[in-house]
Amino acid sequence: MIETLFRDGKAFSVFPYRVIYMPARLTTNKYPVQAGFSVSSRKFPRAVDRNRIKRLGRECYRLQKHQLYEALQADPTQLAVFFIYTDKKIPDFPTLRDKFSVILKRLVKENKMQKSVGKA
RNA sequence: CGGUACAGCCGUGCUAUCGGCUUUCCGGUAACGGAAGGCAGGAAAGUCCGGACAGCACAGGGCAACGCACCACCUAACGGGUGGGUGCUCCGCGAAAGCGGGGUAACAGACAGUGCCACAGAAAAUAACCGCCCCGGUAUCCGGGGUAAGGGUGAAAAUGUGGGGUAAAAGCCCACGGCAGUAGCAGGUAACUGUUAUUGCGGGUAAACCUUGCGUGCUGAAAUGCCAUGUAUACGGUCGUUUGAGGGCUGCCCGUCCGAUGACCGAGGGUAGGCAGAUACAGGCGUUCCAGUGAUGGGCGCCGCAGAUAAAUGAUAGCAGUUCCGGUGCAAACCGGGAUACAGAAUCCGGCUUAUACGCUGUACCGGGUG
RNA sequence: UGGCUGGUAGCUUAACCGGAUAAAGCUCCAUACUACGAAUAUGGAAGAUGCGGGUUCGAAUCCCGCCCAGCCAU
Repeated sequence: MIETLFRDGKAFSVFPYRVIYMPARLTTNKYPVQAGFSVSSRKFPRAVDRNRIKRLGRECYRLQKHQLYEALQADPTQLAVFFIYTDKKIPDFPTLRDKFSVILKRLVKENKMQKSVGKA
């Protein structure tokens, strides 16, 4: 699943994240989206820092994912998304929360455009 | 009392809202839902040692390689720990001898052998440059010989002091010492210490090769066992079938065992999911119990305490705790602001090493105050 | 998870079974040549053994512990 996502998925960047996504058939019907998070060990050699960034990212996504769910409620296809952290500094919670708001709006928009192109 | 350094201990708590992983039980064909419980460290780190465990059909022997190195004990084991011995060093007492205490040491062998010791110096290891002494000669000098007392060089120069002795000298001889070997006696489990006799005295380096003693079979949880899915018992080449290719996860040799629908190479096809291993044991906590100087062992009581696999153990807010700075106040205290480390399990244990804010304890040094 | 290499001036390399001042090229600066540069020639300067400890008379070299960089197996 992750391999095909990285090979065939569409991508865009909103600092400090690079987002890879694609429509997919997931292993469960319970949720419309599955998401993954990663942090480079080259940029953050200590495991504590990587854990901190991943936890913050997951938390920001969790608090705002309802936007994405509502947007996807209309059509039956599911979505696989991957978030790669690209900054070299450890973020703080409020700014990262705002960034995720932007990212999720962009994701909804990109997905719609992809749909309309596919139909056309 | 304060500061600095080192060693050891400790290494935050509560509430609210929203989550995550996991164990057991209940419901459900299942997906999943509900209830109860648990959820990161002293170093989880570095991966420097030692084991457990697993595989290699776990005969065996030799060489090589690697590791360790005062002694005894602890331990599953160790290169770890405890206690002791010796050397070095520091402190205290003392006139000194010495006694007491602390720290520290890769602490077997240089009397098995080989190598190396720059520069300087006559000479760096079976030492004659100057000097001293003797003899000979063509005699202010040259040649031969003796001599390690004196000189200077160097990191290091041939056992110290005194006496005898001699041409001059020398452990050449003697006395008292120093160091080392051997043997005896006494103490000690031992290292070793004391003492007597005797032999000897030409340095350092083994974190140079090496010698001696002891130890180590190799591999490493991505090990290994099983289940599921799927393909190609096809193609080309080499070797071989009891006269043995090749292999048995050890570098070599011997030996031994396996071995024919075989082994290896090339090119290609398929799979790359799951379960076990894997969390109940060298387990944790407590103990004014017992043995021991101690490491540690035994007894007793209580507890069940992470188990993931693109990898959970969290996020936000508030309050409290500790501490620093500023202000108010006689003080207690209050108000405002800041700081709160190092760091994240990955098969599991025992050590070692390294990183660590605040606080506590101890030791050393420095400074100040009081008596 | 296991294993293996390496760390020397700003850069690229020497000196690696110990020997004193750590060498060379490129670089840099000045002068000459030129209208000005480049090139060339001459002269000159600065600068390094990753860090801490040990062995030794003496350590870049030997040993131990850290730090950093890179590689391999799967």
